[in-house]
Amino acid sequence: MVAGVLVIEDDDRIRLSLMLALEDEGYSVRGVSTAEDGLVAQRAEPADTVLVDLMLPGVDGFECIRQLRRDDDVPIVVVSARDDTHDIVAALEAGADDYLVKPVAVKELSARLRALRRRGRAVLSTVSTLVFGDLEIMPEAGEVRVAGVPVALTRTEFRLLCELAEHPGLVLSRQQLLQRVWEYDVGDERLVDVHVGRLRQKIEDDSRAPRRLLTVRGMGYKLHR
Amino acid sequence: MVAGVLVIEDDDRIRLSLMLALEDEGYSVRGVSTAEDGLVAQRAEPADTVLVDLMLPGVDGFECIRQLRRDDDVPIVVVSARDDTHDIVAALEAGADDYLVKPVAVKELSARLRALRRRGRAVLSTVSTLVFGDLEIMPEAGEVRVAGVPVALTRTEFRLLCELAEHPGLVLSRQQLLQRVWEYDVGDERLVDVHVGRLRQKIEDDSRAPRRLLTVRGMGYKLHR
DNA sequence: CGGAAGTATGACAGTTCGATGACAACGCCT
DNA sequence: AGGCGTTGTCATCGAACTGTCATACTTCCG
Repeated sequence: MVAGVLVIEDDDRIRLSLMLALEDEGYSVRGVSTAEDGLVAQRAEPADTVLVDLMLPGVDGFECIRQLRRDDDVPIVVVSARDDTHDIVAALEAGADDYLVKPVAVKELSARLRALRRRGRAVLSTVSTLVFGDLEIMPEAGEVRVAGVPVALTRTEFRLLCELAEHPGLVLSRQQLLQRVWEYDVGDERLVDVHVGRLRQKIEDDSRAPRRLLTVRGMGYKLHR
Repeated sequence: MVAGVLVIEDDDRIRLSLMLALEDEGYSVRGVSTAEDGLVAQRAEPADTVLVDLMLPGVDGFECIRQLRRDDDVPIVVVSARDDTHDIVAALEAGADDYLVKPVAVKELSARLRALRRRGRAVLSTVSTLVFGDLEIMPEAGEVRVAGVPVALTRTEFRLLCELAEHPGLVLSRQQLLQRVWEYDVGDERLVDVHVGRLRQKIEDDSRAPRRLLTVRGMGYKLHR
């Protein structure tokens, strides 16, 4: 299948020239002029990549990005006239993967699209939230929720949980955890047990019968998907 | 789980200011001034993300990117003074994930790093599976399933099964198994029998009529494909 | 058929391993 | 200084695992 790109841009001239240029590069392209149409189009027939302008009539680009992101893990590239750090940061935080300032060099745009595509479409966990059943981990926000309810973790507990969450389903040995969470080269492995115990009391319904943070005897611990 | 960044930049002033800025943003940072050092550092202790300048003494940035990419799937961000489409395209084609033109806004850099990490995360969770009919073995996950149902194995049983599974259909002698699973040079070969028996009770439907873990009289055991 | 060699298995005691509560040390804030 | 939350160490308990052995079973072959 040919790579499909959706262009969301209200200026007809720019939209058409972008579309033509991308077609020349071998992409299959669709274009719409409003965020609303873009969302509908993407939902109806998902493109591999979405190009979106920030200044759109009605629903603006930022909101458009958030909505796209909610549905899908599709790579989103912002193409905007505004060369302002605030806008760039805001767009990336909203969920965009790249940001280009107009006028764009088509060759560069194409190369960036390829780079994004190479990174691959993620399968799960679209947002920067790691989800394990009703356990949500927001590494950037430093927040953890169980069944929607925020849970207060200490720094060590949080880092331990993140480390486990970054390798869902994988067993991590006590040594590995010591190295990554504590940056110890050596150390008493029992230390890990203690913190796992404390973490369990906070994130498990019944710490006697853990359902998420599992012990693999003789090997280590893992976080169940 | 502190995000680790490796900065490869020959200009001391720029490198240090980048490092300081990133540290302020909460990253754990290392810096080197040549591509060679960068490659060594990354191989020794992989960072989560690599920042690299294009104009480096000796091995240049493009080559550095290619070499990093050969080893690893780490996100690579180019930070360069050159604002030239050819360079941008070449860097991305070489394997970079993003390209920023100096001087960079730290907030933007930080946001782009987060965007990259967010996208990269899904790649981490690959768990390999060895499949023998309805027997699934996930070595890194420390998990074994029979007909989709997880089965609890002890460490010895698990290692024994993995050893057999790594040589599908091959007969392994008791001596070989003792050496590889128990790291005994000598030992009572009957020990293997006992553990094979225990393993069978867990993974065979009828341990009297094994269908997967077969005895080869006079030779040893093998796992049937 | 009968014996020998090879294999399976149940029971048992010693050992290892993990969970946990208690506690002291530390840093942080007021 | 005093209070508070956090952290690392330790001792202990109980459960799980391991290796050994004795015994029972199978297979092979004369």
